[in-house]
Amino acid sequence: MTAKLASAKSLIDAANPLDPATLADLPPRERILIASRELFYQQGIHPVGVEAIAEAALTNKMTLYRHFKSKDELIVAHCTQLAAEGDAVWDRINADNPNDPEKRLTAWVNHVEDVVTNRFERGCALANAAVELQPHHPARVVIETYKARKRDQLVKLFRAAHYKKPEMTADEVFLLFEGARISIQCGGKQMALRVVKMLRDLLANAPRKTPVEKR
Amino acid sequence: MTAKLASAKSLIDAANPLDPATLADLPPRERILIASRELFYQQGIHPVGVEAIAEAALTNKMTLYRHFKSKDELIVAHCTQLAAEGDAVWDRINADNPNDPEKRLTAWVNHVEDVVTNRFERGCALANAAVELQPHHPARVVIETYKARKRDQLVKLFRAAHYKKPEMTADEVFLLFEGARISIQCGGKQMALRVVKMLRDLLANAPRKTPVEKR
DNA sequence: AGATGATGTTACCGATCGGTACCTATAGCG
DNA sequence: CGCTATAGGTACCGATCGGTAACATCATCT
Repeated sequence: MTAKLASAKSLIDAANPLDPATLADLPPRERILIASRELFYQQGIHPVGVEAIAEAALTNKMTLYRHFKSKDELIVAHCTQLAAEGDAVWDRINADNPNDPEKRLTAWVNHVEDVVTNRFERGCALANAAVELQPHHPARVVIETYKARKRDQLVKLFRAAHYKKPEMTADEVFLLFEGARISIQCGGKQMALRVVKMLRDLLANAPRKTPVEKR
Repeated sequence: MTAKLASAKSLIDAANPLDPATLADLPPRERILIASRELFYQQGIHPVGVEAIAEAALTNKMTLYRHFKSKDELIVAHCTQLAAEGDAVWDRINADNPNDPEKRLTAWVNHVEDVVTNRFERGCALANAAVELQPHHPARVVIETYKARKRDQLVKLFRAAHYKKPEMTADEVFLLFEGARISIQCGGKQMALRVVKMLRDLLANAPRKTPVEKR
C-alpha cells in the first residue's frame, strides 16, 4: 500500500469498481460500463473481449449486446462516460470555489497532483483510447471534443484570473499535464510527479494584467 | 498536399518506405522491420497481424518467423529500431553543431517543429507502443530506457548551455513535446503546432547563469 | 556439377474473436 | 393468475489470429 490514505479529499472514488458487492444492485448497462472502464483502462481496448467484459459485469454476452449494438458502440459509450466523468470533476472544482478563478486554478492543480500521484498508473484513459482507435472511429470525435473543451475551459479560467496570455498559458499547462500522463507509461513516473511543481511555478510566475496580492 | 515541400532539411527520410522499389534489394529482416514500423504506426500493434506485415514486406509468414521467434520478439525489435532511429537524430544534431550547445538546442527545436508539422500524424510511435503494451511486455523496458535517455540528454544539453535549472528546464521541454505529440491524436493539431513557439520562448527566457549575447 | 543454406508457397492447427439463435428464468403488473 | 419485458445460459457460426509442417525454389560457393 504505497498510496497515502486520505492524503487529500479526492474527486474520484477509489473503491474497487469490480467488487461484486459494488455492482450487485446496479442495472446491467451500468455494470457493463463500469467493467469496460476498468478492463479497457488496465489492458487497453483491443485486447479485451466482450465476453470478458460481460463476465466482469456479472452478466453475459447476450445482455451486453441487448444494450450495445456492437463493441464499437460500447467503446463510444465508454469514451462518452469517461468524458462525462472528467467534466464532472471540473464542475465540482468550479462549484467548490464559486466565483474565484484563483482558487479554482489551485484546486485544479491539486487535482492534477492527485491524479499523477495516487491514481491512473496508465495515464489518461481517453488519450490511450485515441492511440488505440483509428482516426475514423466514431469514439475519436468524443475524445477530441472533450480535449478541446478542457483546453477551452483552461483558457477561460486563465482569462478570468487576468493572465496576460490566457491561451498561451492554458496551452502550456494543458500540454504539461498531457505530457506527464503519457510519460507515466513510459517510465517517467518521477518526472510526471515533478509536473506539479512546474504547474505551481507557472501559475505563480506567468505574467498577469494586474499583480496578485500575496496570500 | 499540405506539407510544404523542402521546407527545411529534414532529419528523416520521407519517401514511402513500403514502395516495392524501395524494399526490393533489402534483406528480408530489414524489409520486415520497415513494414512493421509503417503498419504498427498507422494502425497500432494489436490490430496488425503478422501475415499483413509479411505481405507488406514482400515476403511471407514463414520467413518472418525464421527471423523473429514470435510476434512479441518482433515488437521488441521494432521498438529497438525506433529507439535507434531517435538516437540517430540526436547524434546528427550533435554532429552538425559541434561543441555548441546553443545551436544544438535551436537545432533540436527545429527538429521538433519538423516533427509536429510535417510528419507523425499519429504522435510518438514509442509512446503509442507503450500505451498498447502491458507493463510486463519486454518492449516496455526498451521504451522506458529510451525516454529516460532522451530526458537525460536534454538535461546535459541545458547544463552545457549554462541554464540555471537544467533538470527543471529539460523536464518542461520534454513534457511539452510529449504532450504535443499525444495531443496530435486527440484533435489538438493546432495546439501541437503552438508548442514550437512555447519551446522557443522557454529557451529564450529560462534563467541562465551567464546571460547570452543577442544574435 | 553438386551441395548447402536461405527464401518462397501452401496448407493447416488450435484458440479466440465479434456476433447471433434459441431457450429458460425472473420480476413487475393487470 | 397470466401477460410481458428484461436478463441469464448455452451453444454455435464464420472469420481471423499466432504459429508450424512440409515441400519447392533459388542463389551462392567449392
